Amino acid sequence: MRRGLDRHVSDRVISDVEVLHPRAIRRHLPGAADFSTRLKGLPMVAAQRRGKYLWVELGEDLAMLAHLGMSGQMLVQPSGTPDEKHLRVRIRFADDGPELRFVDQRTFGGLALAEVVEKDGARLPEPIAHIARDPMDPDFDLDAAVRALRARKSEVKRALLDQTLVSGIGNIYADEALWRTRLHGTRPASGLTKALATELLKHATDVMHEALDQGGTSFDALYVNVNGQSGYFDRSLNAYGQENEPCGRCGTSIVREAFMNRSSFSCPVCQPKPRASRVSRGTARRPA
DNA sequence: CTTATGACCTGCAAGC
DNA sequence: TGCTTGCAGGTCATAA
Repeated sequence: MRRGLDRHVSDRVISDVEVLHPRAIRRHLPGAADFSTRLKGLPMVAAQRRGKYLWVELGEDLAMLAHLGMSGQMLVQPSGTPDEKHLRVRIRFADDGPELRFVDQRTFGGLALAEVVEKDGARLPEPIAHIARDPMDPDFDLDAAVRALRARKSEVKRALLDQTLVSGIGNIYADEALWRTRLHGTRPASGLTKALATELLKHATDVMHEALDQGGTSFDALYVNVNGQSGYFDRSLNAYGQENEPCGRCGTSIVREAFMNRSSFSCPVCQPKPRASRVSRGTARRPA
């Protein structure tokens, strides 16, 4: 999506901004009128990304920050195209070319104007200065990420999903990386060896690269690029969403477990639960 | 400081 | 058919 934005909106001057749903700019505290007024007349310079956040540089240390949440889309549409049902923000350009539309069914995503600040040698919108580099970042420090992960006193899947340790990993890629590493998500992060934690992050990186090569992971029409096309990575999933499907390694049925009000998918044989196995080995007794 | 929990939304599929 | 329930890819404020 960043690439698509860069290609379609860079060097174009904003002429008009329409906020059709206030919740879409809730993170922009000065409100919709301020958001629209300040954007007007500014050039979109380049599209940037860190983790799941996307932003467009507007020059002068200002950026339009975006997060797609769970259902957000950025679409480039010829003006006159009928409004999408969940169109939240429309940005028109002075060249009268295609407009940029933020469409978001569930409104978990949103846009905001933000100051660009310097943080650890990177230029970032201030509201996301706490977000860690993602594995695609040229300056990503694998050893530092491994240290951060292993310093966590929580289950490893929680740690993987913590965007302040490593960014870009969500529920799908976490489950896939854990499957590849043969780890159950409830293993304590601090209990992983350095080698295992490194392997886990390498698998996460591989998964993301493979997904990107295929245009992203899409289950339905909600997940599309700026041209409205969806990716095909969902056809390559080994764990996520594969409940009752055979594990690609051992054939055992993949199981689904509740996790933080959502789901985790894993192979019960390849990815044994830590406590259960320890308890049964150490303390299980059979009557004589 | 770290870690865990619920809230924020809409739409869809499954079950009754 | 129509209602209810559960679930969905994420983040953040708040509480412990």
